[in-house]
Amino acid sequence: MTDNKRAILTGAARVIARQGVRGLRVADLAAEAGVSTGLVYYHFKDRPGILRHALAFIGDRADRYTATAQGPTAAHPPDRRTLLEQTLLLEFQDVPEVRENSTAWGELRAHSVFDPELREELAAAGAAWVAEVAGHLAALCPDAPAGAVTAAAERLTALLEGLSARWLSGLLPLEHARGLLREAIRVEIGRLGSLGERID
Amino acid sequence: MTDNKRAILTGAARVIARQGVRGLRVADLAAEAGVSTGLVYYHFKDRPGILRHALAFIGDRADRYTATAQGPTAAHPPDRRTLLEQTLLLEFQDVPEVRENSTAWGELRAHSVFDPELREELAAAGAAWVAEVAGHLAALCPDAPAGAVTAAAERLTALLEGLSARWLSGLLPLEHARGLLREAIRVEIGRLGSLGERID
DNA sequence: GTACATTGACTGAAAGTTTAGTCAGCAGGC
DNA sequence: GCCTGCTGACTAAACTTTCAGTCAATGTAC
Repeated sequence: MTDNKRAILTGAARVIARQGVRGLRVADLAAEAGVSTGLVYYHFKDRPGILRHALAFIGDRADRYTATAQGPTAAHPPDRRTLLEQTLLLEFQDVPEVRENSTAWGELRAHSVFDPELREELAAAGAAWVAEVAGHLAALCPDAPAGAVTAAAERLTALLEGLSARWLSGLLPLEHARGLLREAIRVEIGRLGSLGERID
Repeated sequence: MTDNKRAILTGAARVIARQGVRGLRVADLAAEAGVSTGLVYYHFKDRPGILRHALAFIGDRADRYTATAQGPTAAHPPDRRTLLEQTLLLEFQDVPEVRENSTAWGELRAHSVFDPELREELAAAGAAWVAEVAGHLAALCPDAPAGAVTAAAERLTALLEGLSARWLSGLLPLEHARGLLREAIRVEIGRLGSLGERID
């Protein structure tokens, strides 16, 4: 991949984060990437092609920065609870790259209501994420029934999306969003724990 | 308000639900409402004006159909818990008008990330809604601290928005979404109850 | 009760603007 | 000489916005 092609993709993420999927103008994108409009078409054929590739690119990037949670940075092995919190809270960082990625991803999610083409990619990513969270929860509450664990994971991820939308549109301060989510994790773990006890 | 003005607003809700905010073409809207494009500008000045009024209209409509929960239909007074559940679950109905309203509202919410003009109205509606839910919760758990009640209300409404987005894009079946939300209500009430006890 | 003036809702075509997509051609490595 | 990467002016279509003017209703002076 040439430097310019990569520049177009990172530019696409930036423009989508700034103006939304439908607000993405090919001329803006070219300007953002510092190339001509012609080059955009040379590499990506047409507008839907740009969007498709941008999606994959943004998804990859999100995987990469959430993966750093388990990275070799931790000197002593982090406990499961911290791992779970990080997996979820990493979405709430006021770092330009993360915020940009979150915004673009949220926009794609919202856009998928009107564009069936996007749903497949989105559904797969969403399911994988629920499974990851459910994995952490199951490890923390080994006695809780599997159904309840999955439901808790679905609630936590859906809550995260709802909070993220409010944060990104400035309706909810970042720290408040993080606090609400942390509390929700505590509440859900508490509930799973009590379910486990009852089953004993 | 003239019939045609109202027709334009209901048409706007329908077109936004079908094509999204950015997919709304003034010509489409005029056709949907059965009027000329000129009339749209006569009543609403410009495209942003259409969106602003449509948002208010859709918000009002949502208030109206969630308000029926407390209506005179109930022979014996419904308990607070049922009232709370209905307030939240009424958003999840597969009735065309409700679905259309939810879709359009969700779209405007998502769009507000990129359009500061829409945020004020949205913030007010969101705050009122959190307050309503908090009111029900406070009545159910009179001993819980006010801060915890508000936080629970914020979580429940944010969760609802997250679940709603998934439902509307076909990623989550309606009944599943309802079940998850009902459970979340139970969990949050349980937590508020235990907080009340500790304070005694 | 009828001629005249005024107003608000409304139309449709035309003007103006924005946007996706094309194309002829340049530069440089092989 | 030819392939790949690249340019930017250009076109056609899509879209928003304006505007001159129609029409029905309402008032009002005689």
